[in-house]
Amino acid sequence: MPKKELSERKEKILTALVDDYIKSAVPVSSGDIQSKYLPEVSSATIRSELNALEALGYIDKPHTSAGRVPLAEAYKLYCEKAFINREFSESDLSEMTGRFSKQVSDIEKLSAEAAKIITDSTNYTSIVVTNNFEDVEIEEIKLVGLNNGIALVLIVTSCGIISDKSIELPDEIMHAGLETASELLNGVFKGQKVSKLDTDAFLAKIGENLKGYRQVFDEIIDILKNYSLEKRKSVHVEGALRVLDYSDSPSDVKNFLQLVGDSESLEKLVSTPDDNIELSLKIGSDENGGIDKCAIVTAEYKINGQVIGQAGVIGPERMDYKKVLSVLDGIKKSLENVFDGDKTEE
Amino acid sequence: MPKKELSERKEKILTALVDDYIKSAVPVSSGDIQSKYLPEVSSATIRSELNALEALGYIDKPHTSAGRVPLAEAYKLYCEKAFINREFSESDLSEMTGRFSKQVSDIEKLSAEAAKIITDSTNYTSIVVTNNFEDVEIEEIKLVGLNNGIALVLIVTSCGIISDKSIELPDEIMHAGLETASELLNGVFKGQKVSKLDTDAFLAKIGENLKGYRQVFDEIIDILKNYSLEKRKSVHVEGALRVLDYSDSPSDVKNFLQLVGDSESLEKLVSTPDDNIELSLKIGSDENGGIDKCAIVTAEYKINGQVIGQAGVIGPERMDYKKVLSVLDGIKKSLENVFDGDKTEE
DNA sequence: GTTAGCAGACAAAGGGTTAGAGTGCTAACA
DNA sequence: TGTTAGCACTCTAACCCTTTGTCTGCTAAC
Repeated sequence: MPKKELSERKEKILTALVDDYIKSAVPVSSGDIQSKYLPEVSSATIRSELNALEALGYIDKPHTSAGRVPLAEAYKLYCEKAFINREFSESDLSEMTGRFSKQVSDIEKLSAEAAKIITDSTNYTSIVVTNNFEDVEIEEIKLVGLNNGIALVLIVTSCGIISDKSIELPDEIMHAGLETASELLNGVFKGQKVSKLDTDAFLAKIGENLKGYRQVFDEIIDILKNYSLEKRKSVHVEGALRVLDYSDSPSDVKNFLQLVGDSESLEKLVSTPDDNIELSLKIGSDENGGIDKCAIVTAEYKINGQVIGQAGVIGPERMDYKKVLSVLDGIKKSLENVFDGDKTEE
Repeated sequence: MPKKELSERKEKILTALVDDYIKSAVPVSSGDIQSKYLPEVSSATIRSELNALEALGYIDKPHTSAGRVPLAEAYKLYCEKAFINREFSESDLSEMTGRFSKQVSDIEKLSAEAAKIITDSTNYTSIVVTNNFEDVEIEEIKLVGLNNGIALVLIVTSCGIISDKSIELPDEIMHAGLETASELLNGVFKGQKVSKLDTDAFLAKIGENLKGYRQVFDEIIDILKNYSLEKRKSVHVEGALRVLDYSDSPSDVKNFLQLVGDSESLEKLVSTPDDNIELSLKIGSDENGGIDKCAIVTAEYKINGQVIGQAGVIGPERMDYKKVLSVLDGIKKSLENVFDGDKTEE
């Protein structure tokens, strides 16, 4: 919408307007701006500037004789400026890092804790999406016989143990013994990446003489595929009920809570940034989801250049962006600290 | 509050009043009752009866010139009568039973499904608490060696497999071999009830010569104790957001959702019936929890005389009790069908 | 380009009236 | 003694009207 750079005064007026609106939730008048932020010019001048800003699509007024309210475009500009001029207190940072370092081990716990910290600090609902590393490697496969020809399948991976699936054993394997079968399975699967299972190559490895194992292989491949599917993304939401602090409309609350309860939509929402910058801001709803009258601020987290996840805040359009930006930035720094700390320990 | 039996007419008037209020949500006047339910007497007569009912604590009026609204006592009486006169359609019952029988195996899934059915049928939030059987029996214990002297502990019980705990192996067991250790463990634990682990007796069984196993025994007993602890109760909630269909106050919604998100309070709420009857009704909040302006209807489910759980509905005070009672009753019958079916199969 | 001044628009709040729905009371009646 | 009709009284909700204050846009002057 905005075609060219705004004049310095327009920008100043716009920032003042957004600041004031975030604080007061009331349409901001030219007089307000003049008295609080720009006493050196008259309100009439500010009025004409506001007129221009309205024509540019930054602001709007609810009715003829009301003050102005910011539109999405205004919030975006406001955020960009706030992000550039962001400040961060060292003490906040060290407190965050402290909360993290207690549980450095587990990436799931780490993101749950990140979500808690974000919500505690901002008082908005937070969302943390983690891309779990896709190169899970199979370290060992074991079949453990239970009664009735059922065997528990144990798969030890670089990311943990899969131990909740069992299969029925075909006669052929029952006779040959589970030890043998386990060894054979290990021969095929050991060292493989879960994300790159080459079924055909496996079948070739089994060879003609072991066709009876086909069924077991298929079942194990199924287990692995499901595992990599469900492990790929995890979504943590914290403070969903914060919506009740700022929204009065039951239907809005319902929409919000439904969205926030649906990991899939959330993940889509958070991991499709509208820009390739460090920080993404989405206001209102569009084709990728979103929700009316709400804004979503998302930051992307990388370790060694690899994107490991996104963390974001979902709150009212008129949210305390400065706070939110500073917290998300702090989380980013903390995570880097934690992981650097981790590295040096090894 | 009510000291003696109500006259037949009073009871009829009270029932009419509750019926009407549930439908309309508007205070009910003497004229309404006369025209819709009791045309054979005048409104003045009804007025004097209402006066009496008010004195007895069954009803109240919001202000001098308003109709009457039911109080908790009125709802209770209404429910008792509705429960005695309940009807249930065979087709509904067979539909419910149908939904259950697909997943008869797992009690967890069963209660999750029960919660879904209740919410689907009533449009209120449902809560299902399951007392898992306490006499879980150990069928087999296996140690499966992983790398680094770690072993996965597999415990096959009558209720499923515990397979998510691992322990560090002491040298003694490493040398003796896992087969031997597993056999020994089975000798001690096989057939034992998880709820009645007699630690001393086990230690005696191990005997002096196997003192090195002590550590492993302790760890396994820990695992079993935790298991029986976390398995004892499970709480399923479905349709929490239904509260938004009938409540407009953000703070009420918040309280409701917070309660409903807290399994422990819920479980307490649902499993402390105020009466020893089949059905319990709790209106408003009291020392056992509860929530203002809400009612909780709970039914207790037994199999072979043993209480296996409670299912309930939590909704607005003026909820469709007839529907709710019939659904809870239907669930009870369905569960009996399912379990009887299960029995005859064995 | 900026400003002061002014007319016009509008929302929000307050007051007063009216209409309607209820009740309680009383007196008459069976 | 229980029931009923009639009536006075109460209270809410809706409506209209006015007032107040806040903003804007426009215009003319600087």
